[in-house]
Amino acid sequence: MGAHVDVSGSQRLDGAAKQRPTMADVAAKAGVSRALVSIVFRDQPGASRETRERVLRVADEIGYRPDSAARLLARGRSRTLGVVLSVHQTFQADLVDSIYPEAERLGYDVLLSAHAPGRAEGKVVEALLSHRCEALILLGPGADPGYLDELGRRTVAVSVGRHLPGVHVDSVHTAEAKGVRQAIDHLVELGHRRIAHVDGGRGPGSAERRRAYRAAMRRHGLAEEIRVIPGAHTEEAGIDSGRLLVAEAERSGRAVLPTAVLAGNDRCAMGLLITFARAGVEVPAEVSVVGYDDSHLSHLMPIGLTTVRQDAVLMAEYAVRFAVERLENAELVPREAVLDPKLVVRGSSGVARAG
Amino acid sequence: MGAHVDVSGSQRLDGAAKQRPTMADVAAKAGVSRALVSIVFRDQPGASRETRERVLRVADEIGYRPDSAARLLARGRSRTLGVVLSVHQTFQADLVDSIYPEAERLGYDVLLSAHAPGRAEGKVVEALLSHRCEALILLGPGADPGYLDELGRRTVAVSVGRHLPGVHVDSVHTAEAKGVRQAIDHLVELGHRRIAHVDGGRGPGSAERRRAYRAAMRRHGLAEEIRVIPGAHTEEAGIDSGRLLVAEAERSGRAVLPTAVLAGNDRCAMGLLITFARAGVEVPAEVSVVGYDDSHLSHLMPIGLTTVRQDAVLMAEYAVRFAVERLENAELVPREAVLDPKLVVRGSSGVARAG
DNA sequence: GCGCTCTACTAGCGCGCGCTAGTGCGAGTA
DNA sequence: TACTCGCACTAGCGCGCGCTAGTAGAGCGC
Repeated sequence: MGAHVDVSGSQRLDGAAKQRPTMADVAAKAGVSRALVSIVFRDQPGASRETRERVLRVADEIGYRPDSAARLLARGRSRTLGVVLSVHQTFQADLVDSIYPEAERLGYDVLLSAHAPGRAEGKVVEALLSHRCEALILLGPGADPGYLDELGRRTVAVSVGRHLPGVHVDSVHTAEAKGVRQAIDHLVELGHRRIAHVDGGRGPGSAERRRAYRAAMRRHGLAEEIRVIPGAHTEEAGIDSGRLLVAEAERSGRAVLPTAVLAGNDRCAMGLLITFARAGVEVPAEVSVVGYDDSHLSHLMPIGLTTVRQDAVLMAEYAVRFAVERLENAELVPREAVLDPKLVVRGSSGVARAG
Repeated sequence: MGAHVDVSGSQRLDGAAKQRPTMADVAAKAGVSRALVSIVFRDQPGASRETRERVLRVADEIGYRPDSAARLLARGRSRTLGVVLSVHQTFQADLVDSIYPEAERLGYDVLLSAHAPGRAEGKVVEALLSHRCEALILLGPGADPGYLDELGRRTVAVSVGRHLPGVHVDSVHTAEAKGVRQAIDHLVELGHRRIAHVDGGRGPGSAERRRAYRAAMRRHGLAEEIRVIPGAHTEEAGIDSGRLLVAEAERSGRAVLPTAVLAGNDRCAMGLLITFARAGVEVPAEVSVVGYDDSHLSHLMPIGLTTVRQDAVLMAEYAVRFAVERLENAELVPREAVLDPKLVVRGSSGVARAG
């Protein structure tokens, strides 16, 4: 894959370094003191109407914009929230969409930082903290509780989607047990008994969902049918699990296939659907598939994904509010918001096949 | 959707505000001057081995971490790159993954900011600039060229995935025409003639791809068959276009269906696959579908998506390097890197159906 | 005239750090 | 002894801004 690099268009730059204008520049040009410019930009009383306008006009002319580094250094507060996410998690993207407006409403700025392969959560957190984020919103944090506890004591931190009992962070998550129970109830009503669960490994909420799955199965007298397939919150994991199941069916006959699979999240469910489609296993005629999250993808999937809905908007609002309230009242203690999930039935679940 | 908010766990905080420790604190505790602590943390010569270790140990003990706000204020440079992205574009997520390591290699920090509904690109850019990002990497910028030109003159900006002739920004994109031509050649070889194109609307690269599609069709003597369906770079757009085509086929018979569709990008192709699957239109037996990007999803799709691969790693590397080189040599003029795309044939394209 | 208040504005310190220009001090020459 | 030289370390200014404590001047009552 070659590349041709082309020096096209534009002329060379004016040799001078592009010096960013400062308040002093504005003040000089407007013929006032720097302090007055500061007053104008902070929208505080103490400047006449005309001076205010003149200052703003001059600032605009010379392209001045406030330097938030200096600003926050001076006032000691950055009013900035740091969000740690994985760019590939679609549900987290949904969360981010809703974090911005709520933060803005409360007068806070938002910076994102992603963990990627080779970029562990700890590094991401350090990056945000060193940029003076006052609080961290961790979307599906994967780090170990000990670290998170320490982090939560050092700064204000909110965990979204992962319940961390005894850890000194705010937490916003859904009542996983309820969601899973709804899903299993739904499947049982449709006549399913052999219901497998592809779990989310160490992903956020996975432990709770796994536990809830086992409990729900037992509650229906299906303890014998419990089967947890180790997975992850990725399409790949769904594909792998799907292949595993298909391979078993090919060896020992389709009767061994579970009649339903509860995936760890929507991405994993997607992977299952993909594999089943490839293998000619019909969903939901032969196997029902249920996801978790209701990320914006789930209603797009070929047959519509039956899934447990987590309300991204509400979760984002709680997360931001928890962070801001803790910042503005240091007396507060970490809190926990547990939201009710809701099963959304679409096309990927149907009555159990015979056998 | 109710929520129960719970004040659980932990004790109330130590009333005192969590004062962030500073260099002075470290210096005092280590019994040296602040300047020496600075030297140690900048890893500069001028401190003995043992002092260095002692300072670092003390810093760790009291939980000191450098304040990048103050740091960049003092040194005048932030060594921070700002990345503007849309969290929902999977290909951009791929790019982000590769931007981090390259930036780190060159000693730069990265901050992300996303445009979301109600958060226009201009605001996102201002946010990053006010956080003292020295350069901006715009992933698939949608703003108008005039604005981008002005932006590019005010600061260092790199556009990724969108070609902006005459605009004062660096640019990294693929040779769209080549990619589209490969795709069309491939389809024509398979016997397709009625090849439609669902375009990407105002999305990055769309105009070029649209133009290239028309040119390639004409080159094959298929001018009569040219059909551009207005779309966007989203699953929704693919779904809508798919519905449109299916509806036509239902009205006027399947013969009117194009035998192949070139989508604006992978997400759009995904939408098409979804709709075709729902409508019982078999891919590739009845319709071939070709995507664009080769985002990490495309090899996951039910049948594997034939798509035009853009090398995310290489694009990210060019973007970062362009930005950094312009920063470190103000004499440089914006450049352009045009990468070769490559058709990846998977299961979604096959020989044209008869008729 | 005096004191008072109110508005419009300014002087200048400090935020946490980078960095230049030093200072002191022991080892190595002449 | 005097004199570099180099190492380990320090003093102190300045980055761009917020913010407190002012000042100057106009208006007003007595």
